[in-house]
Amino acid sequence: MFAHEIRSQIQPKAAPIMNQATSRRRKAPPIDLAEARRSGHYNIGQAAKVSGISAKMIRHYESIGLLPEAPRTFANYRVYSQDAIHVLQFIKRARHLGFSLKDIAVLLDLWNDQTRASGEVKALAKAHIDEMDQRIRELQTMRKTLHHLVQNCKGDDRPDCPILENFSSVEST
Amino acid sequence: MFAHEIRSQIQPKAAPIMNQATSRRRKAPPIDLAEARRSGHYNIGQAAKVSGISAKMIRHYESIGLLPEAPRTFANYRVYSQDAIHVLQFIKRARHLGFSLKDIAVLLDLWNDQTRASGEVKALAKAHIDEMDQRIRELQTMRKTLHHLVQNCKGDDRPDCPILENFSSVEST
DNA sequence: GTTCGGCCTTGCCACCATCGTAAGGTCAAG
DNA sequence: CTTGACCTTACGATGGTGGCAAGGCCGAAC
Repeated sequence: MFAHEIRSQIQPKAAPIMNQATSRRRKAPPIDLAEARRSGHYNIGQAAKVSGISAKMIRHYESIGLLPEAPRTFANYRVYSQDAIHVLQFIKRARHLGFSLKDIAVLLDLWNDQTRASGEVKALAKAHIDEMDQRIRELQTMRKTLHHLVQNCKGDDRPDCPILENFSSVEST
Repeated sequence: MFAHEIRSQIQPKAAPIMNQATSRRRKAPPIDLAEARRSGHYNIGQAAKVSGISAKMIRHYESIGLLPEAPRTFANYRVYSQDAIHVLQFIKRARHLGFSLKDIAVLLDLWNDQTRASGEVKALAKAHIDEMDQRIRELQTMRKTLHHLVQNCKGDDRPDCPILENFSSVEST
């Protein structure tokens, strides 16, 4: 019933592009909704609220194999255990730091791997920082250039505009 | 039977979302390729080379109405005049500064409008700078947080990892 | 027991900008 | 006439999210 208990058995079932991280698990039999609630489980809407990930995206993450397939009630509703919520929150926080879903798939694998080397995680994080640095630099370069142009533009009612001039010929850079 | 034969009559054919900026222009009759070359015109591959925009994207820009429909040879090849090349270069430079295609559509309109007020251009550019600043700030915030976590992670062979711990619970932030 | 509002399900489309690929037509040189 | 480079259109994928539609399920009020 709990995600990671079941998660352990099977094979790749038609491997999604993602390394399907945590997602190997046998299809659990349907569950009674009321009972599930009693035992502290959530349906997708509640899971969305407490995790901060929209129901839409939770389904999407499942469909791409980032999340294991959630167990279902008899009425086919998805059911989320506390552990599953925990995973959602993990994803939320990693996304908040800008990690891609692909990176997060790896991070989830590492998270679940008790024998992981923290060096692996650190390397991934560092690489991500480098990417962000790169992006920041690009943006700053653009910003700087554009700011320069803006400062030379009077911004009045007349048509003369160094910004457009710059776009239309290299010379006035 | 040929798409472009049919294409020729119609009107603004289901106005693209873009304000189709510079793209109001009547469909010119087909042209002879050799002659076009003699008069300093380019086909799409050459236009791509001199503008730095791939042929693929030139076609795409045309399809979304950012560019006017290029005149064609009898064999249906697109033909680009020096002016058209100029426009492509304009787009290239604006993209280089991070303007969206939507913004560029507006900029092209302004560029072509001899009565424009430079204030309009300036405002657009400023707004873009603000967006970039916003994005830079976001990235820097993420970067900072992650960098902090990375520094606290030993990165050795052991599993203990403040980064993953942070993702799995709020407390260790 | 029916009805109603709210939630769930799936599935498809849109966004943005770009790249890839496939199947076919055209050009110019050998 | 063939070859190879170029052109044409058309479709799909990428990443991450939002929107909408049509239909099923739940629980509570009536």
